[in-house]
Amino acid sequence: MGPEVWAVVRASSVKDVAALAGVSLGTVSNVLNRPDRVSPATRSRVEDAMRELGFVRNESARQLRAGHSRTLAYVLLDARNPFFTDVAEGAERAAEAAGLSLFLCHSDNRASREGDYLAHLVEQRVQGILVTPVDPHATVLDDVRRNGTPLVIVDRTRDDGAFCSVAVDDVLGGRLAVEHLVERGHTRVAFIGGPDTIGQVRDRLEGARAAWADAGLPDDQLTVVPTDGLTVVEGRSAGERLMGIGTRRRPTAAFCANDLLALGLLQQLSTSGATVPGDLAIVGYDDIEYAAAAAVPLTSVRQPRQELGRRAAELVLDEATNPDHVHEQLVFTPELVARRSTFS
Amino acid sequence: MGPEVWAVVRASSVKDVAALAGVSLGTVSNVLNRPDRVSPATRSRVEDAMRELGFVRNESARQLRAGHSRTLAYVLLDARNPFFTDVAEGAERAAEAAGLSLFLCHSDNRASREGDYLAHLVEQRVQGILVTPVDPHATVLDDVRRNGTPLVIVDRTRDDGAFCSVAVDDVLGGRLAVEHLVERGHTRVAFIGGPDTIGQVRDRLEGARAAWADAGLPDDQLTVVPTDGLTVVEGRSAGERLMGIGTRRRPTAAFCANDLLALGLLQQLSTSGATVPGDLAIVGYDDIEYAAAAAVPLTSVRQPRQELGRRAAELVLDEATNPDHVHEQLVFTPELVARRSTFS
DNA sequence: TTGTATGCGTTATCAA
DNA sequence: TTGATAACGCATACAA
Repeated sequence: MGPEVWAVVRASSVKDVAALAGVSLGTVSNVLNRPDRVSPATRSRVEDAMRELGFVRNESARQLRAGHSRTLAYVLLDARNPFFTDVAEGAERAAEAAGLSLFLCHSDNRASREGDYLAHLVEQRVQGILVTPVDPHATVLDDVRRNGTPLVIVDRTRDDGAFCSVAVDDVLGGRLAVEHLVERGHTRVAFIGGPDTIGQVRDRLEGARAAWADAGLPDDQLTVVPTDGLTVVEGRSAGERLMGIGTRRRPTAAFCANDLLALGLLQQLSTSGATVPGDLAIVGYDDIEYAAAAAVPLTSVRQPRQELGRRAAELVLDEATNPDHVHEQLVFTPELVARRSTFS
Repeated sequence: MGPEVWAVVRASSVKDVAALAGVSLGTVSNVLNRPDRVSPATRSRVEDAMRELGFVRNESARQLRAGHSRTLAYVLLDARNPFFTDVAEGAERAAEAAGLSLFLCHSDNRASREGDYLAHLVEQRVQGILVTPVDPHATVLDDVRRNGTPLVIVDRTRDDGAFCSVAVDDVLGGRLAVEHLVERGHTRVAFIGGPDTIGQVRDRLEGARAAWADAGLPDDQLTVVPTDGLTVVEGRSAGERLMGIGTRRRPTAAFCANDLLALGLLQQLSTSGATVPGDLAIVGYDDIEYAAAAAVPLTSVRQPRQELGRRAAELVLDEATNPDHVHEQLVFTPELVARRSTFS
């Protein structure tokens, strides 16, 4: 009979370890949590027993007793959008630094799934939740708060100050994009984005319009091309509609509400033989990795994505551990990164 | 004094609910778990108390008592690669169907982070773990098994049959790609991919070589262009090297080990003014959404990504619940999707 | 330095 | 139909 041929019937507990090592249960616990308080001899005896049994601490029991968990979670809208995975990466690093694990939950833009995840996380009593919600005003968020789980809203805001949040000044971002296009001499510009239930989309358009008005350009030369979402496919479809406009009235530049739209638009244009920026200049938003690496490198509005995630994690930890915590709404400043898609 | 102005001091427990409703603790538990065994009158009284206190079941305690959790986890290599998020989506749906939650853990290709997550998940006693490991032969995986947590390897395989796994026949995939290029008349082809520590890369190259040999073409006309990873950036760099070869000896087609490489290559070519497929035909691998939507739609080898995730989740659940479970190594068949990048 | 005892919140068994 | 009680595995206060 070789070693370890028996099946695992039940995971071993501190009790099993104590029995095998010939010590008490409390001593095993001390080896685990305050190894300094136990003599080297017994400690190694206990550690041998742990190894032999393949002992793994039961986190449920630990958490029940300790009263707090060692995990954070980020509930995100779209795992395929590099913007969110970059935010997640920033949060992940902050969590790692604090000795916590970060679990990602993909709501896929569906309120029901978001609600299920939130409920589960509250039941799990995680240390804190980061969430980019489908709707920042939905009451599910208040329910989480009511149950005492710290929650930070990421990349969205709420006017009532009920939560910490981290976001970027999207009105300013929209302004930067359009100011850039105006400087480049464009007098007919399209704004591509939607649906306008998304606050970001509204804000970026608002900033765009403000810059447009400031430049003294007429309202009807800023065309809005609505989309049903912020995806590559929607960008291609918007491109078709845009190129359907007669050349005389067609905008000479487009400001897209995010980079995925811009990439879709870019692809549609090169399929139909149009050139960028010759036939159409393009400004995107988010400055995702693919923006710089696109066939025509994309001018884009950069957001400090990792920073967003990092600060969100820090805020949620502060809320979890600091009794004097007060909610903060952080607003970061975006930055325009000019590339070939707006330079002929 | 308005309602709910008091701070949350401690989440309420069944005990609190019982006290407020004027019933025993066991009755509250019955309302939670076997509502039929309690009279409508007391049930609604208990439910009112729950609402008033904002009671939420403590999952740690539930799990400690019940002995099993309600969560699955998928530890993935690269959250930015749509391949993995599609696999995750398939797993998510299977989990949802089984009434479980799926947590995503991003190892970011780092063995240490993978190990941390795995250890944490085992401590949490999750129902099962799906993992696309940095190294399928690493002993961390065996440690998980030893501790009794079901584990399924995704998109990788191990020869020893110690785990369930779901994967795609990559040798066949490589063969399909090169057979296609040979049919299109190419006699100088580049294989772009690396590092060859990745089993996939080796397999796809092996299939490519087999097809090449079967076609009776000379070894030295299948050039290997090694890369340090499977990313867009690496694809661009490979493109530069490829275009540095004199036109007389330069391959007329490239088979990339994944679509991100192919997209990077495509971008590099259009930057340098080369045309696809005129100057270089391209075949990618994975058929991610962006492949079809690229500036030149990409011929690619499609893998059943969601199916992979779905079956992996089913296998891990079988291992978790079926005492007669036997390990299975599922191998799916890839399929070539021909698009413009190989048709002039 | 080590052992003993208690309780975290829940579920389930059993008795009333 | 409802109530009392034990147990899950662990960490800690306290006693030895």
